Amino acid sequence: MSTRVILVTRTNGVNRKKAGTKGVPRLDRESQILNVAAEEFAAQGYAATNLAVIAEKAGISKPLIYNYFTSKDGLFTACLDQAGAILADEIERIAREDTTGIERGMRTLEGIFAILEPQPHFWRLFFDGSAPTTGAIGESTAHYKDRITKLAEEGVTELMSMNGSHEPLDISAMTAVWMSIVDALVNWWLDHPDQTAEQMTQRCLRLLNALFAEASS
Amino acid sequence: MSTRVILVTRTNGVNRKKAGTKGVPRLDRESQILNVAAEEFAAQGYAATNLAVIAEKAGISKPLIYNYFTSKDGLFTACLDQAGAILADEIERIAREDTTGIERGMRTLEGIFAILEPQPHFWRLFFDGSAPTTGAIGESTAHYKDRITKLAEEGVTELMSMNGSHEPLDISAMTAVWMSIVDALVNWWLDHPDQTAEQMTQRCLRLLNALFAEASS
DNA sequence: AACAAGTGACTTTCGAGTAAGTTACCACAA
DNA sequence: TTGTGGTAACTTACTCGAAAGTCACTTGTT
Repeated sequence: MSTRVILVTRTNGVNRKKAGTKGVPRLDRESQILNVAAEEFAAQGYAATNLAVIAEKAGISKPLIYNYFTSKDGLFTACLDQAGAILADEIERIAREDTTGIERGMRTLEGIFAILEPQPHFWRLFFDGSAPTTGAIGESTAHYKDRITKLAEEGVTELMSMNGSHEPLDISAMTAVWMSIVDALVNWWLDHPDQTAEQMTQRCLRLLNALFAEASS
Repeated sequence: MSTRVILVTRTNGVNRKKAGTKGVPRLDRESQILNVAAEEFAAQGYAATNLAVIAEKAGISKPLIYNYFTSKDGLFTACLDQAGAILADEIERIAREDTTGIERGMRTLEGIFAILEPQPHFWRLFFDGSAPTTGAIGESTAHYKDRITKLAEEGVTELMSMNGSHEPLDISAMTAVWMSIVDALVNWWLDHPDQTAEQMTQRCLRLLNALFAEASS
């Protein structure tokens, strides 16, 4: 027994001249879409981002995104995984150097600026309040955030215990403050795109000095 | 010439027992809705917030919200105006006291914790990435953020010039960092609701000391 | 009676996701 | 070298669901 499938053509009289491949290999297209998407997600936030806009900015159509990334969640997760791996790996590498206290903080900042130089918006993906906290996105976000937070906590704990401070709540609050300082500096950088990573590092050094100068007066 | 309008009754056989006033004056209802809305907007972010949920939590129906606030934007704007006025007024009051440098920073923090104690989530409304930056919302957000940022900038400028620092970009970056420290502390507070304003202030003092202790080693 | 406070059930809109195709490219046969 | 078929890349024009927003009405109060 055999089944014949009859496909009904219903072109509706529409001119489909624009269809068909443009000769761009899948992997190239994927990474191109990923770049546009990461920028858009970082700028607008997950909830406020419209896939049709990403498609337009990438110069392709919406279904192609779905072909390659299955869903909005899939696309966002792909962005997270790309950015997260780069960031977490680098910060972990720096943590293995043998600096401590405030010096370690400065070294970390320097390193973060260096890897973020090509795409500073990567950072923001992990601090998007409108992104789901459940499912694949929640898991991916939590994973990379945890890796980074763990290192921050390690540094803060060291710093605090130099001073004989061991209150867990104090350490927790200080870690939050530290992460948020990094966040602020990266966001400031996004508002001042002409600045180089090197200039950012130098700036941080000056700010730190200004703070300590006042403290000892 | 006159026109007769004939209204067709079409109760559809539905039992409408639940309609009709509950005897709550409009202004009371408005502020009740506003409280629920502010909490929800702060927790979920503008884009992810569902008006039907707010209606349910307030124990009323969706159309009533539209009656009183015209639109989602209107409701959010009302939240901003309520929270913004309280916050900006208080921070301006503190700025008129005659503290400077880091001491001024600590006084500001203390004051912010004090006014936020009844509703710490107020703060978050102004740092919602998913809210529109255009229209009434954008204007209101910008207005209050500007008022607060201006004061922060004033404090930072003072602090920096004690050290002979006058670089506008440095001041701009330092202001961003300072605002973000406040943000981090308030968010940490939201995650630790058992803490009192007083405890928050004491904690900040300890963190500051720990930082400076390490610096002078 | 007039009006303020209130609602169920509707319409509209907007964006996520899909069905059903079109077109370019490439390997291989003749 | 030129057809030919298989597949990879790509699109238009939809569906569908959820949340914004509205209509026509009801009911308590004064």
